[in-house]
Amino acid sequence: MTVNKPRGTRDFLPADTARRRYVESIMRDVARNWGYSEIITPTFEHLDLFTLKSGEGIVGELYNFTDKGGREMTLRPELTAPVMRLYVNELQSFPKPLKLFYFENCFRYERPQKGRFREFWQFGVELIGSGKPDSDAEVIALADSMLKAVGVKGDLKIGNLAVIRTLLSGLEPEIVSTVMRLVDKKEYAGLEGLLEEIGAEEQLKSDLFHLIKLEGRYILPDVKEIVGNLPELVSFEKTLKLLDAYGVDYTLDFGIARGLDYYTGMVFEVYAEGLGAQKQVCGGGSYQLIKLFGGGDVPSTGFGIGFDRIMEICPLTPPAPKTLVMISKPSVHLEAINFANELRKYVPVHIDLMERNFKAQLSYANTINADYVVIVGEKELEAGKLTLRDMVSGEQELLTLEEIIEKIC
RNA sequence: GCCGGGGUAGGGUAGAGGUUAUCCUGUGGCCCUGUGGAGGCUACGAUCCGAGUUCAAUUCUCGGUCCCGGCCCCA
Repeated sequence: MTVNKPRGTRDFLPADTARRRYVESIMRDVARNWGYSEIITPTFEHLDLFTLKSGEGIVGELYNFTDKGGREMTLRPELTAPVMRLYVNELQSFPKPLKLFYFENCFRYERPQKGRFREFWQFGVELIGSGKPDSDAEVIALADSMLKAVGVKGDLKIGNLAVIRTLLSGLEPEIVSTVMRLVDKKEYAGLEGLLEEIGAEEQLKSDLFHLIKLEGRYILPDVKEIVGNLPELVSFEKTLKLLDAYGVDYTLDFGIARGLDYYTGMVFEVYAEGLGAQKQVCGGGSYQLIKLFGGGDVPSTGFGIGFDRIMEICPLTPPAPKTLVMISKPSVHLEAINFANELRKYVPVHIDLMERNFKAQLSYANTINADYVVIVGEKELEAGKLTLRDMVSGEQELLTLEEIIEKIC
């Protein structure tokens, strides 16, 4: 009997893995160069951590389980809550702002489709301790810079929830979240119907539709006309000026709702083409979550990047290291191992493990597309040298080990 | 949870209610014990699972499962 991998999981073959590791390393480098430090949190957490943040409703989407001590646990479905928990547990008295990033796998019990798996990888950044325009701008600029670094082009949309929240402040909380959902999905017909149903004022209706249909880079004056010059808009405007300084290209969209209630002000999303229905590659904003987990009233800003979606559209290929195959006669196999050890300080070296004859070893080097073959034989050993064969040109020459290292490195 | 399309060797495929299920590729070995890519020989290797219809099912029907895409959801 054969056992298959669980639904929604993937095996990554050597070429896939090399590519993922390569792109991953670029993203890590960008984050580090912006002064962010990587952290690792547990693969599973107490179930409460996530129900606290997202409500009991998410349990249906979790890989949760009861452990042998009767504790309710779950594989992590995301990393913002774990990072907040870590902050509250360990980092509250560290100097602010705290700039953290993570790159881990997450698990959700959902129906797989294009760009959506049950085990998936998330890259993310959390900037904790500052609610200033500069930190909002930096986080957006970092996301933008990171996507550019891996060759992903997308539409960056920035909004601010204060605007629509102000507009809807007279409505019941449940109505507000339904309205926000419809706005986020741009279901204008459904929105119209709902507003009709609840008997919303004409002014509200026209303001709301006016607001969510505004599009583009310079719509702030129109927004101010609708909701007035809110204090949030003053600092939002600063954020946008900073983004111009960073050279970030964006459009404003005050219809972004980002699903959850804990986002307080600035929110942003990045969409890329070529991904089917799941085309959001990045989402983030500023939020107040720490209090929820027992910490103080600390403002934070962060974003998450769906790494698997990035890999779908990322055009980069990792540089291939030169590979070398050591070929020997049985009589000098032990010497060959010695030379291989030396060469392995510089390049990847393969050596025969199947007791193949000379010709088959060479043929193997050819099938794995080796760049070079180093031949160890009696003739070579007598001369105190080795034969280096260039598998592309077919040329070969008798060289010392040092000369070979010189030549191929 | 719902909807649509699929499932034949490791990868790609052909076929067909019937006895030994194609072909390409791959991998191992040999031709060939110091020189690869070609060629020849050889070995390995598949009808997703279960039930039903039938003398006979890989083929038809139903159910399951898995894959792909979409809905819901998207922290």
